[in-house]
Amino acid sequence: MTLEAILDAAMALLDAQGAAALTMRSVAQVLCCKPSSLYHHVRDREELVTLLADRALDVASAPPPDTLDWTGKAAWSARLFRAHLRRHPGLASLLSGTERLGPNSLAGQEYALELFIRAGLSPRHAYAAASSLATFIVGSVQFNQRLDASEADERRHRRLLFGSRDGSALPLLVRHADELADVGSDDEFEVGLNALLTGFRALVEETR
Amino acid sequence: MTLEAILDAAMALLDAQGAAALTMRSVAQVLCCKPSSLYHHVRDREELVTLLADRALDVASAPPPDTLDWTGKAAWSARLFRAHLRRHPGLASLLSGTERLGPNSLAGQEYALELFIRAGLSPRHAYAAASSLATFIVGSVQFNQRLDASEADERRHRRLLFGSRDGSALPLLVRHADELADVGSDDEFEVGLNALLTGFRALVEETR
DNA sequence: ACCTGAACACCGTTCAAGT
DNA sequence: ACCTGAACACCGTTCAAGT
Repeated sequence: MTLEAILDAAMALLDAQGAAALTMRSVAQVLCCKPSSLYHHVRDREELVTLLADRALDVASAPPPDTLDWTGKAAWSARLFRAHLRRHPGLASLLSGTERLGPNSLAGQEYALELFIRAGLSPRHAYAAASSLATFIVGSVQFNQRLDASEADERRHRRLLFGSRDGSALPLLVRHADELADVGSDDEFEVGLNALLTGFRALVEETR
Repeated sequence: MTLEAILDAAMALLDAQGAAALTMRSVAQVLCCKPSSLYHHVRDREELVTLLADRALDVASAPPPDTLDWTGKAAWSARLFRAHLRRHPGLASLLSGTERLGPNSLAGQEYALELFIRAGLSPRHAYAAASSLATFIVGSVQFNQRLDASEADERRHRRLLFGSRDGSALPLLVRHADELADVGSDDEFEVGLNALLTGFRALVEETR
């Protein structure tokens, strides 16, 4: 019984049953041991989650193609990260609660720092830009997890909800109900990502 | 015993003891009743949280000064929203799990839609822009909640952590450790907010 | 209609006891 | 050193019983 094995079991549980099923007792059951055994390898449930969260970020191994400029590379990596988070539902909610100072998180920060500093941002601005980009990526996945689960149902639901509101209190939501119900999390993500990168580009030019 | 009273008690608990203390049993205790009584007014704990989350968003009552242009107004409202979330720790984490389709959420969406459509965005783009802005605000508060709790300690902690890493693996983080440890959540928020709004401005010009 | 008591099936965590 | 059994103090939720 190693820490590795515990994290493997926890990750399997997270992928198969979601974040709520990730309990000390269920992890122990997967490993055919007692919950109390886990406390010899891990201080807390919180420590387990922190370790798992960082380990699950092992995705940086795919650098963007060198033909892209720096905003292209940032967009490429951001989309890759988002796809990874969506492939492991529940991971995003784990990340938002932890400290994110493990080796994989730090490697990701270093990578973003290099990209943004090379592009012309000051270290402080580069760090703030990288942080806000990460916040946006994780946040957008976490906030839309439910909506994405059953997309067709969700669209119909929102169309109905928007359309049925009081047209005098919410004129725009009601008038454009059909159109707005179709705006999915992909659209939201692309608009936000694009806006952020456009803003970073402007910040670089301002800095010069 | 009304639904109002239940939500009041829950809000008091949330402000006083944080999101983890918001249990059916503790709410009942505040109200001097038994936990089972709550289920006559609320289907679930989840329903209680959803209702509470929307009710806690009752903040839109302060419209930005009319002297500002549309990005100025958006920034003003975004900062107001963020300040509100930081005044009620635990609220951000409540928001990220719920559906956010209650009356106050919808009113906020309508307000943002009007601002962005007036500025020249299509309804779809306006909706996506508003959503990503909301995602960024809530996300940045939630992600930095721990860090902000003890700012001085946190700075020292991060400086030490950044500085003590392997300089060959993380050259930039190590080299700029002192400077980067000082970048707080305010800086991160302002950089991200500014970038988003710059991006939205560019999207408007592109649309024309 | 609303509240209660009591129970059920869960949690995380601790700690003395075993090996 | 590591695992276990048993316990403690919690959860959310249900439901027959009271009023």
